[in-house]
Amino acid sequence: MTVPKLANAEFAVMERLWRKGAQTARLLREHLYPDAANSMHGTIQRLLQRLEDKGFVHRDRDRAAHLFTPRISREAYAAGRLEALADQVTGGSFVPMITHLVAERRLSDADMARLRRLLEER
Amino acid sequence: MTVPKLANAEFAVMERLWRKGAQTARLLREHLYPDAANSMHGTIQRLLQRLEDKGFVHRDRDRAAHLFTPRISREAYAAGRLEALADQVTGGSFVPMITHLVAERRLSDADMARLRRLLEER
DNA sequence: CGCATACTACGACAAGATGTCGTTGTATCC
DNA sequence: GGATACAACGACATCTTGTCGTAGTATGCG
Repeated sequence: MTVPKLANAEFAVMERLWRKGAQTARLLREHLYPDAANSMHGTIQRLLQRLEDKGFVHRDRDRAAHLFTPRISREAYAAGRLEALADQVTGGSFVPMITHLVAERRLSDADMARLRRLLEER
Repeated sequence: MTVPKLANAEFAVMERLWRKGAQTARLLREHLYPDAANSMHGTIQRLLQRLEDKGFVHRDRDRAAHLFTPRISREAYAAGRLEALADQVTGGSFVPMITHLVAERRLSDADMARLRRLLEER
């Protein structure tokens, strides 16, 4: 699995990092656990540690309070998970599932138009 | 979550049902656990029960040995999971992740061509 | 009928992942 | 130098998942 799956709490952290860019553990905690029990500091630290281990965030140790930056973009994560899904379910091809989405009209006209343009470009 | 995620062993069962159509628990066991400890009967039963609960299979009780049929196609599952992924990560749109795949050249020429045709058709 | 065989139903449990919390050590600031 | 904030990490409760055992029920065959 090239891009590992993010667990819920981990995803919430990444979500924040994707929106805001670099953040300290404190800033993350204040947003994710607004009614902050102080213990949540440890929780955030743990989550960030695991995210670092999995290669999802970069830890900048220059300052006392480390700065965490996403190492993988939201789009890259989404694309990576989509690849993993395709590998497991449809033998690596995206066509069957997109076909199904189109047939079931789950794709908005706007999305269809954008995809058409995207594919024609090259 | 419209289409729940399949756990590994559950997926293996669905995989078999997708390939072979209706199957009894016994047939499934013989294929999935060829070096069959007899206890695996219970395992399969449990998995099938959970799959039935989640709505993935239909159980035909007409015969003594129930017949299990997939209630959702492989493509529908793939598409459903893709939707769930898009909902979580990219606000419901598929464009950003496909864009990323194209930019990173993760889409084969053949797939690109097929998608182009698919989108032009309507 | 009465037993053996095969199957279903389901509780229970071990292992692993995940979210949370407490403790200890270290840096920073006044 | 003591208070404050933070990093590091072990520990644990919970949930999911895969497995297994047992008990009940249907079926077939003498």
